[in-house]
Amino acid sequence: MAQSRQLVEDAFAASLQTDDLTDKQRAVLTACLTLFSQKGFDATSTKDIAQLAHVSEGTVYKKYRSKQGLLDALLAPLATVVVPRLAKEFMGEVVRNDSADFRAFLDFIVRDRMAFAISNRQLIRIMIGRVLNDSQTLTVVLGQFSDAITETIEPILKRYQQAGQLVDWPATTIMRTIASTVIGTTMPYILLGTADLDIDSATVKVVDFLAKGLSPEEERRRR
Amino acid sequence: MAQSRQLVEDAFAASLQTDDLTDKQRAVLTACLTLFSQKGFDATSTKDIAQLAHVSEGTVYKKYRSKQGLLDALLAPLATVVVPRLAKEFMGEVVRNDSADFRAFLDFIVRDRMAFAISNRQLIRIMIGRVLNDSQTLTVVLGQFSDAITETIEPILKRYQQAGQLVDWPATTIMRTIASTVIGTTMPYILLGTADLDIDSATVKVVDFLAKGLSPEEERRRR
DNA sequence: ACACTAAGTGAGTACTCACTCACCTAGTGA
DNA sequence: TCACTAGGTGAGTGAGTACTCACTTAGTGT
Repeated sequence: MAQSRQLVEDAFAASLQTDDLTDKQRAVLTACLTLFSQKGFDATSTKDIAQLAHVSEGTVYKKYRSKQGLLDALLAPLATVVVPRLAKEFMGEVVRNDSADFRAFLDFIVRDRMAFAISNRQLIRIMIGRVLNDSQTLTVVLGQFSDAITETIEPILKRYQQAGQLVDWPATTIMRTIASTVIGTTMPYILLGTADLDIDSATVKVVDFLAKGLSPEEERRRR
Repeated sequence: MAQSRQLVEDAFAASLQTDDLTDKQRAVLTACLTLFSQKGFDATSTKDIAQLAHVSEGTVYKKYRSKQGLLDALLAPLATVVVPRLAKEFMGEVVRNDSADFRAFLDFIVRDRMAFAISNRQLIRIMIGRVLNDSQTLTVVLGQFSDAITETIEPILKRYQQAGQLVDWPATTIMRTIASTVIGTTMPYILLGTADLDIDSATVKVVDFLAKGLSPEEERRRR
C-alpha cells in the first residue's frame, strides 16, 4: 500500500539529502522537526535542539540566524517541496486507481487520506499550531492543492458528472466537501492524540454519506 | 436573531459579574481573555496583562498564583459554565424552531452554528491552540455536548427518522457528521482570520449536501 | 610547509520572563 | 484612636532564553 510509505517525515528526510548541507546541519533540522512537532515551537529551546542534534548551540545558529529562521527552513520545503510531492504522488495513485464507479473513487480517496492524516498527525499538529500564528503558510499550501486538483482531478470528476454519478458542482467545491468530511472525522483523533480510529468502518460510513450527499439532485420530486 | 447575542465574550463577561471578584480582578481576567485570544497564551506576558488591566503585576498574582492558574480560571468557567449555557440556549432555539421538515431543521442549525463560529472565531483559535497542548479541555467540552445532544436533540431526530426523512444512524453520529461539515466549511475562515464567508449561500450548499447525505438509504437499487 | 577557508565550539551576553515580598492604603470593628 | 485585615503596589530576583564571538579544527589549493 502506498500510504504506509507516505510519512511526511520520510519524504522530508529524503528532501534533506538533496540539499547541500553538512551532516550536522541536517541533524539540526531533523531535531527541529522532532522537537517542534513533539513540544511545539515556543516550548522548544535552542539548547534542546543542540542537545538532540549532538551539536553545539553555535552550530544551531551557524546557517540559520534565528530560531524563526529554523522554522522557516523547515516549513518552506515542507510547503513548497514535500507537500506538492506527496500531493503529486497521491494524484498519481488516484489516476492509477481509475474506476468507472464514483463510489470506488471515493473509497480509495477517503481511505488513503484518513490513513495519511492518522500517520502524520503529529506533524499536522505543528502545522495547525503554526497556522494559528501565521496564516500565510496555509494560504500557500492550499493554493498549491487547488492547482493540483484542477490539473489532475477535475477531468476525472467531469467523467463521473457526465455519467450522472456526481453533482454538477465545481471540482474544488467537491474536493473541499470531501476534505471537510474526512478532516471532520479524523480531527478529534488528531487533536486528542489517540489512534483508536477504525479506518475500515469509518471509511464505509464516510463513503456512504459522501456518495449520497454528492449524488446529482434527483430529489426535486420531494418538494 | 439569537446568534447576534451569542458572543462568548459577552456570556463570559456576564458570568464574571456573578463571581465575588473586585473590579481589578475582573479587569485582570478580562485582559487575559483578550490577550490570550489575540496573541496566544505563550506570547502573552504577565506584564502585558498588568498593563492592559491597568493594574500592577503583583495584583495579577494576588488571586491566582501562576499564569497557568489564570488560564485555568478562564477555561474552567468557559468549559463548565459558558459553553453549557450557550449549548442550552442553542438547544432551546432548536426546540422552539421545531419543524416537521428535516431540511428546515438543517437550515436553522447550519446557519446558526456558522454564524456562531464566525463571530467567535478568535476564541475558537485560542481553544484550538490550547487543545494542541492540553487535550483534557476538549474531552470535557465534547462530553458535555454529547450529553446535551442525547438529552435534547435525540428525540427530535428520532421523529425525522420515523418520518423517513433521515438515516437510521445514532444521534451522536448524525450530529458529528453535521458538525464536521460545518466545521470543515468554516475552518479555513477561522484559521485564516478572514471573514468573507457568505453565510447565506454557504448554508444553502451545506444544507443541500447534508440533506442528501443524511437521507435514508434508498440507493440500494443502484447496485 | 603555509595560508586560507569554512564548519564547528561553548562560554559568555543581554535580555525577558514568571513570580515574590516588603510595603502601602483604606475600610472595619472595638 | 488603635489594631487588624484584605486588596493592591512595583522594584527586585533568579532562572532561563535567544543569540554572539573569539577561538579551534579540518580540509584544500599552492
